[in-house]
Amino acid sequence: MEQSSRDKLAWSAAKLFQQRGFHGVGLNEILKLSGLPKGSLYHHFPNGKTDLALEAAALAHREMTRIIDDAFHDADTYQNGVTTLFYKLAKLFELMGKYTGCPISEILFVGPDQDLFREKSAEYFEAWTAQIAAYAERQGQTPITARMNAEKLFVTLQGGWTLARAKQDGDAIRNLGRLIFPNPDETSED
Amino acid sequence: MEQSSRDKLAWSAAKLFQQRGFHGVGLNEILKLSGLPKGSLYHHFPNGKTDLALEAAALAHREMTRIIDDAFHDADTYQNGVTTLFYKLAKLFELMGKYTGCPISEILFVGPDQDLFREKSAEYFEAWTAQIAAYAERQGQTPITARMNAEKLFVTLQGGWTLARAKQDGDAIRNLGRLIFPNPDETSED
DNA sequence: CTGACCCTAGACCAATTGGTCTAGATATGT
DNA sequence: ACATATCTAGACCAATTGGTCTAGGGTCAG
Repeated sequence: MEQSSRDKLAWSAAKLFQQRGFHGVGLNEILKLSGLPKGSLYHHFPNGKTDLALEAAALAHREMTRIIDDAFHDADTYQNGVTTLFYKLAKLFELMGKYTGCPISEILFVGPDQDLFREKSAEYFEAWTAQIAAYAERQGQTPITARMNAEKLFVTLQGGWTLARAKQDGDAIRNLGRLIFPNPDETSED
Repeated sequence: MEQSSRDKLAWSAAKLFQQRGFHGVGLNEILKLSGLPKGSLYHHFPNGKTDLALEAAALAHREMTRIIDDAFHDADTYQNGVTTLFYKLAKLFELMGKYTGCPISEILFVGPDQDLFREKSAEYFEAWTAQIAAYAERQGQTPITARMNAEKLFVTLQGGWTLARAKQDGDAIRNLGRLIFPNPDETSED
């Protein structure tokens, strides 16, 4: 399967941005990883680094959407889908070398055009949450409960990924199930 | 109250790093905000930007520790402490202009010395979790439950802050209580 | 007043940054 | 075969980066 120059650039950028953030990666490094010259970059992305970052984020968003679908499509219960999602993402985290952050925040929170970038991040996050909520509803939850569970899952995932990064341990993501579906005999007291 | 040059530098650095990450801020900008010349920076922080980042992170860590203490010290129940903590942090988030991220991850995940920096972040995160767990135990929870609840709180907070940043809305943090202590009549089903 | 020390001040530097531009290779349509 | 459009290639540029270095101001003790 042939990957176009444009894809190579976006993919390389996404990978590096996830490791060290938008400002932590220079164009030369992206170029080196992709094996393409600067001319190609500015041909495919006339607005340079900014365009590239937006495309890299869009790419990561599509990938995440796909993973969520994969996890929930065949799940027979909501809890089952969530657990599968945790395992898939833990694996992805490990595969990427354990140094990567959430692609969206790494790229979009610190970018040059704060407002445009930040709005995009909100849009992507909302899309994920809505997608998860839809699956929760399909399992018989009321819209309100579904939405709440989806938000809970999103927040947990985001925090869990950060923790995994700090600890360099994908299990931090796998174990999130324990937190989100507490074992009855170790529930929270006050 | 007089603030030393060293403090001014660390504080300025912390503020800016939290907004745009380690690589997103140049020394000149930090210098401008602090009102000090480059000579002072390299006098107080011989290793330059790296030292400065470590000090800024340590500063943020101490601040967070203090906030946690404030929230839980007078709380009569664990749930109460958690809610107070959410409100305090939501307010802090709003006060800082809604563009800031978790100080620790913004500074330490993308820094130059990946391993040293990342270990520090794990250390700080662990300290917060242990601190919260201690308060949970003080409210009568078993060590295991306390630890689990502390981890749950940490993860939720980290994810919630990210969400708040994307949405530019401190309420995302205040509402975390709804997720962590679900209302009995809207609990998760499957 | 003098010398020592701590700190401020900013000129200066090599390296890198994101970005531009032109020349040419490659492919496509006729 | 030729003309046209697409894309590659990389030299080049101004601006900025983190970092170094020297000169001097401020404040002590003697």
